[in-house]
Amino acid sequence: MSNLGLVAISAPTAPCCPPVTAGALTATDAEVMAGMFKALGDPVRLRLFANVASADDGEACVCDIQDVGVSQPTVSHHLKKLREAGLLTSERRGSWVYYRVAPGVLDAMATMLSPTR
Amino acid sequence: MSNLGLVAISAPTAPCCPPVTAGALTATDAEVMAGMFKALGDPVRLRLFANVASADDGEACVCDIQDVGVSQPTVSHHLKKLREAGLLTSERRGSWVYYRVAPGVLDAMATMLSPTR
DNA sequence: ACCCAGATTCGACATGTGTCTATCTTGACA
DNA sequence: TGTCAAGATAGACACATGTCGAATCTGGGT
Repeated sequence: MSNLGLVAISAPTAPCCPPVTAGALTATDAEVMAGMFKALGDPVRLRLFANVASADDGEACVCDIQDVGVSQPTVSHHLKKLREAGLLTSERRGSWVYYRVAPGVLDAMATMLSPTR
Repeated sequence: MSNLGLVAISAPTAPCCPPVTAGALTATDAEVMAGMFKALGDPVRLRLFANVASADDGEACVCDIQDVGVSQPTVSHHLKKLREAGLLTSERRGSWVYYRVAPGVLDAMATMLSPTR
């Protein structure tokens, strides 16, 4: 009801996601945003995500992060969920697959939770 | 493995939650943190939460925020989930029940998503 | 005392989700 | 070409979750 004009310019990576403090959410915005929170709403996925997010070079091989207490297929399943939610990206190099946090994601989610400023 | 001593002093509101960029999470930390994300991981709940978080006086009556596309008992159910997750508090005044964002919650969650800096 | 409106709880039900074992795919290397 | 290891996929299954209608609870008026 208020913002017109300079909207599309600012957010290059994440196409969404106003702060929750900014006002009511549209159904579609809520869907997208909730999808991201939901992806981090499982302990195993959150640990995997943290393992990637805190990796030395910003990326981590699956083999280095899969020690989270579940079987290898389950790890793969959760990593897929995180990919589908747009939180992680993956790249195969040789025998290994490397995951990294999708660009802009941490900022986007932090923005959703930022006070109205 | 590293922090000893001055733990209990610092965090008065949220008893948890290091940044995901800070390193691997313990199973219990992951459980607590994921619980909060999970609570926001449903579109209806996220809309309710946003309605409360953006309310004028920091609080909102259920009757003012329940226009999120589901039945009234379902609204109540989701508000309960948000309460149980520690994200909202509620107080009855007369006929109405008012909800507000639990103190420190937005900061705590934003911290979890903050870059290591 | 009665009733009414706001809000929660209850019971039921369909759908979604996390987990596993087994199998398949992909690339490296002998 | 054959084999091995890293990961992904498939199928199955128990359990959690979102939703509703009906019943219940809680205060305020009349």
